[in-house]
Amino acid sequence: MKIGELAKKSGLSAHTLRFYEKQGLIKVNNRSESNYRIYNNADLDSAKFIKRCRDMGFSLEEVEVFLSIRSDRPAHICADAKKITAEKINEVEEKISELQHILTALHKLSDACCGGNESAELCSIIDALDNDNEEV
Amino acid sequence: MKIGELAKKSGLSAHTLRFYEKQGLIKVNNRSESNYRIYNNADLDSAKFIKRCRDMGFSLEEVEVFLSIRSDRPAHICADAKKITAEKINEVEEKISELQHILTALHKLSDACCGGNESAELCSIIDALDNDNEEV
DNA sequence: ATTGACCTTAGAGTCTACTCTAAAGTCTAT
DNA sequence: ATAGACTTTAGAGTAGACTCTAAGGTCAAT
Repeated sequence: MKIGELAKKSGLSAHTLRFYEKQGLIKVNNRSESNYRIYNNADLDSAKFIKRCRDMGFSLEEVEVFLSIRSDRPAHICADAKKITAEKINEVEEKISELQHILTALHKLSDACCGGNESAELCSIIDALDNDNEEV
Repeated sequence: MKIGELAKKSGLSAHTLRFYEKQGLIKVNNRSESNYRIYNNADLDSAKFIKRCRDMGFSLEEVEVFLSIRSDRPAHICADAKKITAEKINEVEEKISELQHILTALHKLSDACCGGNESAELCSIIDALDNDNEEV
């Protein structure tokens, strides 16, 4: 299949597929006579694999490691894959916790404000943002 | 005070303060004879205000709106400030929910894997990432 | 007078992951 | 033959928010 079909089937754009190739994540083994990239089902599986990794929040760098494990499993151990996953879990948990702090602070801001058509002269959102005591 | 002191007191770097100035968020009214920026306590309050907005997750564009409300409160209504806050709350809630989906998927990945020194030949993390049935 | 810490500017570089452009070549259907 | 859809490349542009650089000027203390 050509790049357009791979794009459609993998959920990545043709641009992105070429970009991943330039980054070394994807190798293209076949070219047509007219120099078009020709992919097979294994390539589609790889593209989907990358997409799934990205959807799970892994960076391209992390995807690269997964790909290298995937391409030569006996040369790697489970701990390799689990380590990246555990680190990502920590990362995501931290991010969530940070966002929850922010959310709490935002709710405090919002709840204090009438939100009406009154002049903002006494607006407690601006007051709170201006006030040292209302830290995040 | 000069920019270094403002930086220290506001928690922003001198670079960042100059950057905010270039972006139009901060105005400098005073210069020393040697062309150094000279700030007063009101400037410090403004810098802290901006920092607090940033810490709450507001973009520079949103901070600009808050600053304009703050600089002329009678010209604005509470609804102006509350609207931005409500939108940010939605944004943060959505982001949290997205991250929680990812987290669940990551835990599923991780839990299935032994994580030991066994060869990755049967590694269920790689398997799962390779498998259509394990969508995020 | 010299050191070292601070300040100035315009402008370039960083990060991540794309996303797009231009100019050209190819393929398929009518 | 011609349109229209697809592909090729190198390279530039995008987002947001900084962050840094170079080359120079200023200031306080020794």
